Formats: sequence, C-alpha cells, structure tokens
Amino acid sequence: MDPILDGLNHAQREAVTSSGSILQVLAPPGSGKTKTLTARVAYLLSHHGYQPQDVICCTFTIKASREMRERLAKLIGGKSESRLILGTFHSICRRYLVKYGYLIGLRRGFGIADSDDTRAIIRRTIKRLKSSIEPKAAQGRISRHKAHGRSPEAVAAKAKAEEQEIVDIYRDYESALAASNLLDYDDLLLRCGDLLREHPQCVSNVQAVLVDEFQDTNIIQYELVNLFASKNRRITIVGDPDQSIYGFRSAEIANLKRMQRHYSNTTVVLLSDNYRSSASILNSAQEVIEQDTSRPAKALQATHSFGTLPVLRKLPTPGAEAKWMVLEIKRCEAMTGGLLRMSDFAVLLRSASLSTQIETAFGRAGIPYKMVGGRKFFDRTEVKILLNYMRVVSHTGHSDALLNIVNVPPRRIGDETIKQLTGGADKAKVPLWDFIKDVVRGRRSTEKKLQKAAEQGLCSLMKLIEASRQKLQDCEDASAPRVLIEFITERLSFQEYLIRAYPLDEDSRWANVKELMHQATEVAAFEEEEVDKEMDLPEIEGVEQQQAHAGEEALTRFLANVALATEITTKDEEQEGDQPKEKVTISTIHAAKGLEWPVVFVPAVYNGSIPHSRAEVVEEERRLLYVAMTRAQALLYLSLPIRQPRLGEGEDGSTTLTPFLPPKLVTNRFRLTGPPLHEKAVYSIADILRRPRPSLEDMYRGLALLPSTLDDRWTPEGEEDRTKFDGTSARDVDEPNPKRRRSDMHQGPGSTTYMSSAGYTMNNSTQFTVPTTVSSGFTSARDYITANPEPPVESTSKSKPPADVAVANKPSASSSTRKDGLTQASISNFFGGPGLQKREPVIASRAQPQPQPSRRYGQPAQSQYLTQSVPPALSSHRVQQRPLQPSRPTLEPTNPNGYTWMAAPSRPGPKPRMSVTQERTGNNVSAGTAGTGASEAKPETSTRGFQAVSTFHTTTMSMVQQAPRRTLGIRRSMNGWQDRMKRDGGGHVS
DNA sequence: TCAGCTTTCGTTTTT
DNA sequence: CGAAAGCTGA
Ligand SMILES: Nc1ncnc2c1ncn2[C@@H]1O[C@H](COP(=O)(O)OP(=O)(O)OP(=O)(O)O)[C@@H](O)[C@H]1O
Repeated sequence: MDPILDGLNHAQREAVTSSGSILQVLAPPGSGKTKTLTARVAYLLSHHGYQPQDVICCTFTIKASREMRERLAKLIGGKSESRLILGTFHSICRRYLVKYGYLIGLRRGFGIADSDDTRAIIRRTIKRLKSSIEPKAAQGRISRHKAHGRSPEAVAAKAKAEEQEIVDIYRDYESALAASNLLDYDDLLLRCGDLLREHPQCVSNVQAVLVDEFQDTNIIQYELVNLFASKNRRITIVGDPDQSIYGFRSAEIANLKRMQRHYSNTTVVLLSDNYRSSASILNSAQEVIEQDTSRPAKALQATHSFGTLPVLRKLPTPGAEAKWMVLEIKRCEAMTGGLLRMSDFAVLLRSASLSTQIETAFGRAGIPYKMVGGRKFFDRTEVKILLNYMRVVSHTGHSDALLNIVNVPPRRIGDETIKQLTGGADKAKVPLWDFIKDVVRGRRSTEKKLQKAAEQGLCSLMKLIEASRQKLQDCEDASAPRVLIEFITERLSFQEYLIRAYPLDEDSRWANVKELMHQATEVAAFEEEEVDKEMDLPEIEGVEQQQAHAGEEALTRFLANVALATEITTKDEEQEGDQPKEKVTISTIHAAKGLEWPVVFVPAVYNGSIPHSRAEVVEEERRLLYVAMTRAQALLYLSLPIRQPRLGEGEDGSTTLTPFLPPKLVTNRFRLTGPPLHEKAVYSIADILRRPRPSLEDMYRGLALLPSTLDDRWTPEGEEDRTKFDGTSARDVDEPNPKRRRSDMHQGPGSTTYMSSAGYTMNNSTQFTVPTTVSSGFTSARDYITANPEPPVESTSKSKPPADVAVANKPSASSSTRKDGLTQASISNFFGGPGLQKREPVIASRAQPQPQPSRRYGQPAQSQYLTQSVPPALSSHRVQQRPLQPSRPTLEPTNPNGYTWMAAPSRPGPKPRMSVTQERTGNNVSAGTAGTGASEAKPETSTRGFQAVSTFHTTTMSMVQQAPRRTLGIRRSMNGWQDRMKRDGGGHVS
C-alpha cells in the first residue's frame, strides 16, 4: 500500500487520488482536511511527477505552513519538501515580487508596511486634511476597498459625498506608501496579481496549486489562485464554510461557489467523519452552528465515543474564572495519571485583551503558558525602536520609521523641529531623510531656524545612520541583521536608555532586545541551512534581480519576516531543563484555527464578548464559537463570569450568556461544573486521544496535591461557595461582590448569607445551614467526618452526592494521614478500585453500541457501587431509581439531523435518555441566561449539602506551588482556601 | 521649545 | 494597561 494513503479513510483517499483537475474538499472540522491536503501534495509529487518547485501550496498562517512542511518531510522526505512553494498568500506574493517586481516597476528593496505604519500614515493625513474620520475606521475602509481591488479612482467614480473624504485619505495614504517604498498587506496581494496578469510567464512552471482554509480567502486571493494556476489549471482547495471567520478582512465564503461556477469541471469531495472530538463535544458544537438557519444541513459523524459532556461554567468574576481554570487544569493534570500534560491545554479567547487576568492567575499558580496571537513580540516598544532603526538603515526613504526614531532616545528634537523638517521636505519634494541630511550639512535650511540643540541631535542621528549603512555595506552575508542590531544598540547606549526610560521593567525590556538579537541570528542560521528557501524559477528570461548585496538582502528579508510574522518562532526558549517546554496555550480563537488540543477552555462566553459588541456580522461570531469548540478533542469547557465590573456603566455589571447557547442547548448538551474524573472518564479521554490509558497507581499519585477532586470551589450558579470560607472571607475574594458584602453585614458571618444571592429553594437552604454553620466551628475535616459519618439523610435520598464525597465520608477515611479524609483506600474507591479496571473497555470506539455520557460514571452513587463491584450497567440501573425530577422535559439526546448519535446508532433507546436525565440532575442549576444568578427553583435537591462535606477535605490542602518564587507549600490549615485567596489577591510573596 | 509628568480615554479578530 | 493628549517647569 502506498504509504501516502496510510491512515486515510475512503473519502480522504478519493480526494487525494482524484484525477480531477479542479478539486474542492469541503468538510467539517476535524475531518482531516489538512491531512488530506498534505497527502495530496505528496501524491501529486510522487504520482504525477511534479517537481516540488512547481507546486504552490497556500496556507493561512505561517505556523500552518511550518506544520505542513514538517508533515510533508515525513511523508516524502528527501528534502524535496523544502523546495515547495509553500507559505501564506502574503509571503508567497512577497517572494514573487522580490524576484520579479521590477517587471511592474516595483522598486528594489521595498518594505512592508505593518499596521503601525499604516495607522501612523493615516493619522497624519487625517490631521492634514482636517478630516473628522476615525483613523481606525478609515484604515478599515481603505483596506476593504483595496481587498476588493478598488483603486482610489474607482472608489471616487461611484463615491457618494461622505465617501469622498475617504477617497482623499486613500489617495494620500497610497502616495505616502509609495514615497516610503512600502507595500501594505493588501498591496502584496494586489501587486502580485498585477505582476502575474502582465507576466504570466513568471508562473509558467507551476503545475498545481493547493489552498488550505479556502473559505477565508478574499477576492484578490481567489484571483491569485487562478493566476498561479494559469498554466496547468490544476487546483485543489480544502475548506469549510462553517469555519469562515475572516469576513472582517474581506474573506468571502462565496469564493467556493464562485470557483464552482468558474470551473464547470470542479470535483467536490465531502468528508464527514470527525476524528478529532468526542461525540458530546461535536454534538454541542453542531447545535451551535445549526442555529444559523441559512446554512445547509451537513453530515458530521463522530468516530469517537460520547466521552465527557462539555461544561458551561458560571463564575462570579473574570478573576474567579481565571482561578477556576487554574484549578481545573490542575485537577485534570493530577487526576489523569500523566495522561494530560500542560501542552494539552488551551485557552481560546475572543479577544486577546481577555488574557490579562488569565495570565496573572496562571503566573501566580505557577502554570506555564504561552500566549499566541494578540500583542506581538515585534510590537513591543523597545523592539519596535530597534526595528525602525534597521528599517531606516535598510531604506532611508522610509520616513515613517524615521519619524518614529528621530527623537528616541531623546535628542532634543521636538514637535516644532519635526514640523519644520517635514514641512521643508514636503516643500522641497524630497524624502525626509535627504532633507535632514541637507539641513545638517547646511545645504538647506528650514523656514524657521532650528535650535542648536536640535541641530546637534540631528547631526548625531545622521552620523549613526550613516555609520550603520556603512556597516551594512561591509557586511556581505546573512549575519547583517544581527550585526546591525548590535551596532545600533551599542551606539545608542540602548541599555542605559532603557534603564532611564523604563526604570520599572528595564530588565524585561532588555531581555526583549536580547531576544530580538537572537531572532536575527536565527534568521541568519536558517538562511544558511536552507539556501533554496526562496524558490528559483529558471523560467524564461525573467531573470531575478541581481541579489544586489547579500547583507542588504538579508536585512530586507528579516524585516519582511518580522512584518509578516504572527508569533516569534522561538525554537527553544527558556532552556531551563532539557524538556521541550510544556506550556498551556493561551490564544485567540482566530489564531487557533486548524489546531487541536485535548482540553480546551473558552472563557467569557457572554454577550458582548462573543458575539463581540462591535461585531458586524453575528453569524461570523457564531462560527467563531463553533471553531473554538471544535478545537477540543476530549474536554471542552466554556465559562463566563456572571459579573463583569467593567461592563455596563451604571449597571451592576452582570453579564448575559451568549445567545449562541440558548437554554435548551445548555440543558441538553452541557454540564454546569467540571466533570468528575474517575477511572472511566480518564480512560475515555485516553481512548479519544489514542493514548495509552494511565495506570491506576499513576492516577492516585496526583490526588494528594489537589484541594478537591471536584470542581466545587464555586457553586454551579457561579457564586463563591461560602462553605469554603469562614465568615470573614468575603474580602478575601479577589473581586468582592458588593451585594454579597451587604448581605454579610446584615446577616453576619458564618450564617446562611450566601443563599441570599442565589435563588435556592427553602428545601435547599435548610441543608446549607448545616455545613456553613459548622464550618466556622469545627477544627478539622476529620473531626467533622467522624462526627458526621453519614451525610444528612434527606440529602442522600434526594440528591446525588458527588462521587468523592461518598468516598470521603466512609469511615475508612479516618485512617487517613491526610486531614481531608482522603485515604489511598478511599481514593482507590473513587476510581472504582483496581479490581474494576478490566471489567469493561468503557466507551471506546464507534463500534460501541451504547453511547453514554461518561460522566454517568462519575455519579456519586456510582462510585459507591463500584466499590462494591457492581458492574456499571447495574449501577446505572440503580441510579435511575433515584428520585429524580427533572423540571425540564427530559431530552432525548436528540439530534435533528441524525448525525450526532451515530457513534452508536444501533440502540438509541432508553439508555441515552437516562443519561441525559442524569446530566440534568447532576447540575440542577438554571441553564438559562446567566443573569443575576437567580436560578429557577427546582424540585430536585442540589448537591449543596454534600459540597459542604466535600469541602472539609477541600479546605485542608492547598496546591503545591512549584515555582520557587511563588511561595506556598503544602498548607494544612483549615483556612487553606482562604489563605490562598489572600495570597493570590495580595500578589507579592517572599 | 523640549522633556517629563499627569490625565484621559478606549480596548476585536490578522496578514 | 497603553497610547495619546494636556500641562508645566526648565
Ligand atoms: N483517517 C483518519 N484516521 C484517523 N485520524 C485522522 C484521520 N484523518 C484525520 N485524522 C486526525 O483528525 C485530526 C484532525 O485533522 P485535520 O487537522 O487534518 O482536520 P481538519 O479537517 O483540517 O480540521 P479543521 O477544519 O479544524 O482545520 C488530526 O488529529 C488528524 O490526525
């Protein structure tokens, strides 16, 4: 068998081997589109005899390109993958323009205008034109025009009155770019289109063109695809309309249809098997996307088991939300016996700005993370300064870069001087730099005489730039970027400057400078390794421009890479051990496109965040949530703070759950707290990840460090669980809730205050008083447990105690050396005991006839039964007997389109129904919009009384802090939580 | 006129 | 919190 087709299913193979010249692979997330595309590249090379340099493959991000190159290296080997023309549209276009741009009159050594340049230029012209348009808005509209290929003239032609202003700015902006020899992101595509239209011979070698994530291409990119393929007309694209999330950047889903219309011989292959996510995750995501009624129904079939039901968690505040993630990550890590590592977790955000609280919480908890997307390394001011120096050195006509550094570090060149200089340069119609040079040399003068100090400053700047340019001339290899950075930092006494300017964090800023140097070095090394990184086309007489000067070339390329880079490609930062960095990923949803993680958190799913308050198209926001959810393989956590202080001015800051998660969907497809992670749940995770199941011993091992084996630090309604505190704790909560405070004052500590903030039934409230009252008096968990060997009777009968509570309450707990009553024995019970290990394969593959939410196994009673060696089937029977009264219609695990349950189509009967019932009762909270926390009164009891009990072991331990500077150790006071909160709130530590 | 300080405002998503 | 505008002493 052809190794290329290994591990592909029938439909995938069909796509890979299709003889169709125009091929569209349309498929839902996780169906192996990228895998298929990669295989097709390999297939075309090996079976059609195409040369790698004759194949163009466009991915959406640089990261995706890298990954594909790596995958191909494994698939075909022989280094031929390095000759592929593979990259983002922008980087491929840049390569063509570097080689052939002169054919369309492009000046050599052009730079790329990043969004800062763009913004600066637009701001300047708006000021000059005295326009009242927001720079941001102007920028967006100009880019939109460009992305549709509309020149200023074209816009002007049919512009309405108010558009006229934009046209002026647009024109001005274009000429400013030209003056600085800059191309912006849109220009890269546009000009490359121009080039290939006028000189198709540049791509006359191209045999095949492949595009990933085609649903996110814009019109220009679509045209580019056609131009690339103009010789051989062999195009393969993969995409998924449901995952189109770049409409704000003028991406058009319609390109799919457009292509079908354009090429009547288009072959369309649909894939429907999902290999990534558990069926329960898929179900919920599917229901989200199906709310879009304009969308045609699509087949989507899970190949994995039902797995663990996704979580929709409510928490008091964003800060609590972040802490909750910390706890859940630690809980998952500790309870899965080494199955999950830090790099298996991802936090996906609608906006990068949401990351701050998460980052601080992770930092305090010692959870290693990396932030991708959002604020970029190359955007940091200190880095930016050096880069701008390099840009000026590389091309002195780059006036914007020059303006950015002309007075950094301070050279006594202020607003007035700058006004004189730019005004003079404008008048003389020469570039700013030339004008400055002339002024310094006394060949020209400004209207008003410059101050002496300013002139001196200009003089020293000129000397520096000239010296740097000389340095560059002398450096004739790829090390130029690094040499220059070093030279400039040296000459500027940059480190001293940083110390002076940023006394608070000069060290981290200097570290960034070091990192920049490192980046420059890496680029150099990279170049030497892969000389043929830039493709060469021996084609026609289109001779590439003489490489001019290797040093200059390396410099422009470095700067271009910086402008096009999303994140730094640091191979192995923080050495600190030979381990490859194990880190949680924090990312924007956009940047997570195409990726997958075993465990995914999507915080802040409230109205205003997603859909974003400024979003133009709600459907796109829904797709965004869909994309985020479908990144998860085994565990999916959505969450929201019920109060967001910064939101809504005079309001109480309460949030509303995103409309994309209507109550019915939440009730049916989500649980409200993190799942119990007992043996079977863990096995199911392992199976979905296709990893070996951890041993029970390993699973026990981590437990000692956990404050709780359950997600019970907050109530399912998202309030502080008062049983975790004594009465004074309100102020220890990171974001004190004013309401809560007030009620504290009225009712005094230690009482049942917290009920006032949640609409519990009386029935429940009587239960609450027990633990709450006790908590202020008892001295140790064990005391309490021995004093109350059994939970309150009604609770046992009416509610379902969390699994580990049942365990913790067993008398055997008293033998524990732990004060929380968690013994090895009880832990073992929790997991069902070693004896049970082999009893059932558990939810495994699609062959498994009964899709049951795995959390069923986590039901409290269950673990008790398990300890008694009752087979799961039986225990579920027992569970069903419990007096459950779901207040809502019990749902079939329905699935309108009939695909969600296909993982086990054979017997959908009563079983699933029962499981869903359990879901409901397990989390008896209002599934409705998260409002003020008023939950519906429900007949069934809550687990409150038990949470209190479980609290007792919870409170005794606090997490072990790994990071040395983060203090803490194992804490055994009854105030574990409380102390921790204090610390967490208080920040600094030893 | 410059530099440094305080104040204010607003905060999507990305190549 | 970071950028940008405003204010004030040198
Ligand atoms: N035939 C298969 N058998 C087993 N696993 C597969 C198969 N095809 C794909 N996978 C796995 O499914 C996961 C998703 O694959 P891939 O990333 O290619 O999907 P995708 O359709 O591109 O997803 P997205 O649309 O989210 O980008 C990967 O882990 C991949 O290894």
